[in-house]
This record gives sequence, structure tokens and C-alpha cells, in this order.
Amino acid sequence: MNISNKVLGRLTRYRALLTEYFPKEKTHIFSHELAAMMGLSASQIRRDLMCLGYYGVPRYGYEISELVKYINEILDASKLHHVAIVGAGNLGRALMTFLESRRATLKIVAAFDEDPSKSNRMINGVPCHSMDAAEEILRREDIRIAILCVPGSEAQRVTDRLVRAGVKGIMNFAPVPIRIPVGVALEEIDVTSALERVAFFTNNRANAPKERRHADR
Amino acid sequence: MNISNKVLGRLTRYRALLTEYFPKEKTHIFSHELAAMMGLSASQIRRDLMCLGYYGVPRYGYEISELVKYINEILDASKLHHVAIVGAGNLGRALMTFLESRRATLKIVAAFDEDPSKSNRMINGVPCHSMDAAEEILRREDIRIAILCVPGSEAQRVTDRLVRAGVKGIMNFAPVPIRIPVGVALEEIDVTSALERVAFFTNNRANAPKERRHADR
DNA sequence: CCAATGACGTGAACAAATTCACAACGTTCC
DNA sequence: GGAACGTTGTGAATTTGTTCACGTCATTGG
Ligand SMILES: NC(=O)c1ccc[n+]([C@@H]2O[C@H](COP(=O)([O-])OP(=O)(O)OC[C@H]3O[C@@H](n4cnc5c(N)ncnc54)[C@H](O)[C@@H]3O)[C@@H](O)[C@H]2O)c1
Ligand SMILES: NC(=O)c1ccc[n+]([C@@H]2O[C@H](COP(=O)([O-])OP(=O)(O)OC[C@H]3O[C@@H](n4cnc5c(N)ncnc54)[C@H](O)[C@@H]3O)[C@@H](O)[C@H]2O)c1
Repeated sequence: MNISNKVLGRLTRYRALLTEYFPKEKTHIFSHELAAMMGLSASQIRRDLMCLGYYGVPRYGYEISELVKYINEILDASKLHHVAIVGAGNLGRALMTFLESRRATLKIVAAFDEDPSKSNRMINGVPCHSMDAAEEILRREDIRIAILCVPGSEAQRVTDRLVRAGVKGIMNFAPVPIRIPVGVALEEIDVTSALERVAFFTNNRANAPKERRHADR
Repeated sequence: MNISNKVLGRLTRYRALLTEYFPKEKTHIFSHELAAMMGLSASQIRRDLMCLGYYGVPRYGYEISELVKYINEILDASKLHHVAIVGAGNLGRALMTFLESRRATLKIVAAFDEDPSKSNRMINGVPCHSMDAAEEILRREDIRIAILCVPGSEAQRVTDRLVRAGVKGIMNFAPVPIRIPVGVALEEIDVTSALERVAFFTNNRANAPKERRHADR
């Protein structure tokens, strides 16, 4: 089974919902319950769960602890990732504290910034280095994932440097598309674009996206 | 022509690229040039531009200023939106400064926070109010769009309140899906999920997504 | 003047994602 | 015991999104 990113994205959210925002006393869940919580259709939930290799039982639904175990197995195939934040500005610093308390398998081990006043010290519990040290530290700490929080004008140049230093996955917050070689994973988060989309659907009485709840029949 | 959100999202990014990160001296652009910059195929660019009602001319390409004008026309049909940030924590504050310098048609006019130490004062140039005042100020300032930066555990409750106060579009940063009535636009930005997706494709030599450059023939 | 060029717009083919629809099957209840 | 129920897994249909392939047309150059 070749898992698509769309499915992957939903699986991560199912997991977050079930492990963080779900009453502990419930042990089982039906596709339509999860669907209602996620704002999706029940059949889509069932489709997504099909790629896990774990099967629910009719009338009982899915056992939550098992479900989470199977999602973990797919998602966290490699146990721990070292992650770097590049650009310790407002966003970079917010992400340091935010991500510290999230997945145990994703650990922020370093930050980088070219501004001397921000480097060579701890920021929000993360050691922040100068860009000069980047290549060496990325290799020493075996950092394969970077979160890019530098200005748009710097984004491509910094990306090229990260990739040359062996980074294999990048999450880009700069509001400009970056180009990477094949074999490197990229996720672009464009906040401005997202806000403009919301604004568009807020004007136009056009049918907004975002699937609504939906009984199975 | 009914414009899909996928197309819409790309149009916003074409505009950003052309207006902010593009050499001023160029007056025209070919579909394959834009494609290379965006990491998409030329035919997809042409398809997207078809819904604008503006046509390029063969051999000259698209005139950039005209192109931008037509995109503006679609995207900013209503001239100005008042936006509120709800939750003036690390992320909320970062967004205030970030968005201040972005689109002129999207103006942050208020923030809200239930923490008394954060309300009834200016933060990063934005007047921050207590949640008690929310309904009144949302209506008074005619705020139809809200950016939700409260903890996940509060997200649904706060959302319901915003919607009751007339908000028609929400951008949600809390890592939990929220439910809204039809007629309200929603954009969910789940940073954790995005990072987990990058991590997944960084392990698995699986073919990462994110379309690559691509000549037209 | 005419052929070659090179880019555009678009119908049609293709691919991906979602939804529908239903067989299968424990469970409950009479 | 057997009928009715409610939920799962999945093939098929549908919808949505992307790419291909080619007709068109202004320009260029012989
Ligand atoms: N602040 C937000 O809420 C927000 C939201 C979405 C996207 N973004 C984007 O994220 C990026 C960072 O935003 P920010 O608000 O933190 O900006 P910022 O100006 O506060 O921080 C940028 C940081 O990057 C550092 N930097 C600049 N050039 C560098 C280089 N070549 N190498 C290493 N470090 C470098 C700067 O010293 C600074 O510390 C920007 O591209 C912005 O558009 C920000
Ligand atoms: N910090 C980040 O980089 C980041 C990134 C992605 C997503 N998020 C998410 O965004 C949200 C905010 O993150 P943060 O880092 O700013 O957290 P934070 O704790 O710094 O800020 C949360 C703010 O919300 C306020 N608040 C709490 N309950 C409220 C309520 N009912 N009404 C109004 N205000 C309320 C708090 O007083 C606080 O100021 C969280 O859901 C977080 O998961 C944060």
C-alpha cells in the first residue's frame, strides 16, 4: 500500500485527536464518531484506516489503543528525528516552545541565526548557533529536518545550504516557494495565502471548502 | 467559472511571487518561467490563469502588471477585511507583527485574550481586549475574520463564541479540528501534522510529494 | 511571401481523491 | 432460532485535479 500525503495528514490528526483530546474512559470509537469530530465523512475515515492493516470489528468499532498503536507504527517508523530551527526570530522562537511539548519523536536540538545577538546562547531551551557553525553542527547532531523561519529573500539561499549539509526534510514558513532537489521532502506553510483564501470565501458567498459532517446514509 | 480552493491557493502565491520577489525590470513572464519558480508544470499555470479572464499573448507571455491586476480583482473583490487575533500568546503576537506588513486589504484591528495581564493595552501595535468585550468589539469594528491562537482545549468553545458574534471566516492554528456551521469559511493550519509528514517522508525513501519542475514538452 | 518558431488556450485523456452502495457479519431481541 | 439491526471493508461510480497534445496565431527570418 502506497500511502498518499493526504491520507498521511489525516492519520496524524486522527492520532493527535485520539491521544490528546479524547475522553480517556472510552475504549472504542466508530468511524462516524471520528468523522463527526474531524468534520469528515465516515466512509473517508474507513478508507483511511484501511491502509493501517488494523481492522475494526462491526458493531464495536475500532479499539482506540490499538488504532493509535498502528498509526504510530506507520508514522514513526524511525524512532527519533533531530530537528533544527533556522531563523530565531519571532516565529522561530514561538515554534521552539510550541514544539518542545509536542511529539517525543521530534526533538528540536539546535537553532541557527546569522544575527550575532541571537547566537551562541540558549533561547527557549534550545542552543542557538551562528550560521557559520551550521554545516558542522548539522552533521555532528545528525539533523535531517529543518524548519525554515528566515525572511523570504533569504529562503532559497539558506535552503541550498541546508540541503548541501545533508538535510532531507524542510518545513518552509517563508512566504515564497523554494526549490529543492528530488529526495528532499518539503512542506510549505504559507500563512498569508491561507488567510487570503479565508478572506475570499468570506466575501463571496461561494461555497467554502472544508467538508462538513455527513452521516453514512 | 467556479474557482476551486486549490487554484485559489496557487493564485495567491503567484501574486505574492510576482509582486514581492520578482525583478522589477521584467514586464512579461512566460508560463514556463512562472512554473519553474513555483515548482509546477507550465500547463498547470496556464490552466490556473484561464479562470482569470485575462489572456496572455503567444510569444510575449503574460504582462505582469495586468496579470496581478486580474488576480487582485478575483481575490480582493471586497476591498478591506478587518481581522482579529484571538489568543495573544507567542504565536498570536508573532502573527501581529508578521501580518502588519502584509496585504493592505487584510488589517488586524483587534486582539483578544482572557489573561488580564494581556488585555486592555496595545501589543505590537494592536489593541488587545479582554474576552468579555469580544462580542461588542467584533460587531462594532465589523470583524468578519478571526485568527484562532488559543490552546487546543479552548478552541471549540472560543470558535462557537466567535461564530455567534458574526465571524464568517476562521483560520485555526490550534492542533485540533474545530466544527463550524455552514456558511463560515475555515482554514486549519496544523503545524505538528505538517512536521510529522515531513518526518515521514524523510524516513521512508517513499516518493515525497511536492511537484517538481517540468518542461512543457 | 511563406515556412518555421514558440507560446498560448483548451478539449480530451488520465490520475487521484472521495463518496456511494452493499455484502458480510456479530449482536440483540423476540 | 431467526429476523432485524448497525457497523465494517471494499468494489464501483463519481468528482476533482493534472497533464497531454494539438490547433492557433503573431513574429521572425530567409
Ligand atoms: N512571524 C510570523 O508569525 C510568521 C508567520 C508565517 C510566516 N512567517 C515567515 O517566517 C519567516 C520568519 O518570520 P519572523 O516573524 O520570525 O521574522 P523575524 O524577522 O522576526 O526573524 C527572522 C530571523 O531570521 C534571521 N535571519 C535572517 N537572515 C538569515 C540568514 N540568512 N540565515 C540565518 N538567519 C537569518 C534574522 O536574524 C531573524 O532572527 C519570514 O519569512 C516570515 O515571512 C512569519
Ligand atoms: N507557538 C507556536 O509556534 C504555535 C505553532 C502552531 C500552533 N500553535 C497553536 O496555537 C495556539 C497558541 O499557541 P501559543 O504558543 O501562542 O500558546 P500560548 O500559551 O503562548 O498562548 C495562548 C494564549 O491564549 C490565551 N487564551 C487561553 N484561553 C483563552 C480563551 N478561552 N480565550 C481567549 N484567550 C485565551 C492565553 O491567555 C494565551 O495568551 C495553541 O493552540 C498552539 O497549539 C502554536
